[in-house]
Amino acid sequence: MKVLPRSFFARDALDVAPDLLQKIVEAGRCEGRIVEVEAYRGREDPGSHGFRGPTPRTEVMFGPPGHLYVYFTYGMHWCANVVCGRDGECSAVLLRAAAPVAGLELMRSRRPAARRDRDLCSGPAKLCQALAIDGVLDGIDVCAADSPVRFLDDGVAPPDDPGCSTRIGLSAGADLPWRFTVADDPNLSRS
DNA sequence: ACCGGGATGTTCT
DNA sequence: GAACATCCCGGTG
Repeated sequence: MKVLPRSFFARDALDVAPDLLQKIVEAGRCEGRIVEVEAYRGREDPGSHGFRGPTPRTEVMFGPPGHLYVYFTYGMHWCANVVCGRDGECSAVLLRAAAPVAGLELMRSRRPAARRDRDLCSGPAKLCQALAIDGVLDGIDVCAADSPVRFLDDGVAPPDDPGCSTRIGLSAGADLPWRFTVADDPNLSRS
């Protein structure tokens, strides 16, 4: 189990996203295996929060890679991205779903609405709720050894042929096929 | 199974 | 004032 280095994230989000599949995300004393992500590329991507340039909310996305961009949406949900690319660019990968791996009792207590374990992390806001990720963690460096959110490689390779489809929940940029999945995994946000 | 609507508040126009 | 990278619940079939 080694922490993914900054060089892993210092690439185009479209390259990082599929490589992140099957990696472990660790936070809130729980672990999940990433099975669904989406790539966002700021200035050329109408679906990105950074499309119209930096704002107080999105400034982290324009900073150096390996930091967490956490945003609040629909009045009640948190969603988490990892910033990719180079400092000054705007690219990130949204964590959309994971397979629960460790700390399942804690996840269940944080997600009382989940009827089955496959519902614990099967969506970007569910994942954050299960792993206790919220705005307090916005901007943290996930490459630091003592980071409260870490990405780990335990030797499981990403899929040779990941699922690829359009991103979910967007109006602008909805046509771009920048969603990547572990095909047919039961923990996906949808098929 | 599928679908429709409500919750709830920050952000940007 | 509208939009929002969502989720949950209660309806119907």
